[in-house]
Amino acid sequence: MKNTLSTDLNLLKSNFSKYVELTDAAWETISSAFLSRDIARREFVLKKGEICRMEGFVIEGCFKVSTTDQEGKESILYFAAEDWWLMEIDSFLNATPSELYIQALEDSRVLFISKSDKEELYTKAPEIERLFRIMAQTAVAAWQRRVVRNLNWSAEKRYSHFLDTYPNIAKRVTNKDIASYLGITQEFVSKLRKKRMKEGK
Amino acid sequence: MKNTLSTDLNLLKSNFSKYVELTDAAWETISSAFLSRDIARREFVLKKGEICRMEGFVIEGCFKVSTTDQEGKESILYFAAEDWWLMEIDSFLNATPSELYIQALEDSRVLFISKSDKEELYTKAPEIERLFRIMAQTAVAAWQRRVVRNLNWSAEKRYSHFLDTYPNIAKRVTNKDIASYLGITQEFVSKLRKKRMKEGK
DNA sequence: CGTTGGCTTGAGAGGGCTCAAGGCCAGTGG
DNA sequence: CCACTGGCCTTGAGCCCTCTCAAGCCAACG
Repeated sequence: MKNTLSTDLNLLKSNFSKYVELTDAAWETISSAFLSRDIARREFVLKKGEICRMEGFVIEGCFKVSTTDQEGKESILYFAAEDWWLMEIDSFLNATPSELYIQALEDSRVLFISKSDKEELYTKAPEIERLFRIMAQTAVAAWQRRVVRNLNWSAEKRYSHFLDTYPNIAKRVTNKDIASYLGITQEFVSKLRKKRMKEGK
Repeated sequence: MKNTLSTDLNLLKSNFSKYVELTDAAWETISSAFLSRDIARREFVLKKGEICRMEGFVIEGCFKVSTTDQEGKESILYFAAEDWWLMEIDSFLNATPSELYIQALEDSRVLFISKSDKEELYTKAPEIERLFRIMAQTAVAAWQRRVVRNLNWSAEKRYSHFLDTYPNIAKRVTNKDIASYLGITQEFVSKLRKKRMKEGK
């Protein structure tokens, strides 16, 4: 919780620059629409059933984006640490009740933009529309790859892939949450972990 | 293979209208960039490793969009019948080799747009950027729901959900392809089907 | 009419689950 | 500051869902 707003915005700017190049004018317009907010560990940014009216970009900390079924079993869609986006796209886009929970796993800081401000940005600067179009298309490709992994990879392979791909996340979240992300039980994660140890980490 | 180009375009127009309202001028610009093409059963529109330079909208027929792992095991990402889009978003967006195959399961007709024409549309009409932004965001939400189903639903539940949700597709494709879509074996689909019969359809 | 591919069925195996118990640590209230 | 509580992690036993392998049947096709 030590950085200034301007350093926070730099992180956001460099995230955008992965997708499009923004003019200074466009960046001014965009950046002024974001507000910084601190979120305490365990606090919910969004709960199932609520209408999502904000999108957030994580500056510091870590979140989980999850849902639950009728029996209360949790599935984690993704973890969002620094440089990730927090959004419930469906609820935000269509103003329908959210299917998802968004909860802080650590004390965190997030740059938020409201739905109305974002709509305004779309009309003010066509680059924004382009930016979010490309971000969404990139996300679709990523979700497709996730589906393929879940379709034909074993739990062990998914677990290894997770550790290899997100070592930085794996260190910070509980095994139980990793299990919910992978679609397996906490107990089985524990056994997979033990097996990895034996095989020389 | 009996409709005229203009009826084909009407189907495309009404697909777009699910996402945004287009002015007549924008629609003129867009529609003129699409070309109709017939595809024979079993023909590949795209193969793994190729660069994807076209996006297609299915007017008639049915396709599967799939990938294979090292051992040659196939995973089907989705089926695309009438009123669906055919795209390898990652390869199209970034001009990288495709991870996916796109193959016709029936004799089909598709409206194609080339990458360069689409890029041109983005600059010509801002509504197009908006249209594809919303389409992509809607797709992200749909892929997320798919992931949740694969994370904590049993094969039986996924199979029933598929039959209930896409009865029109289920009738037209092989059990083997349904299995690849659901991430289970062909043999097990056969057993699930038998079980459903016994339980009174 | 032989071949190929899809569908079915069965036997056996295994990956991953459920349930239950115990240890450990962090947070909380007295 | 300590006892208590609840949540997380581990481990084991037993089980079930789903897979693999193998065989046989049938329709489509060259």
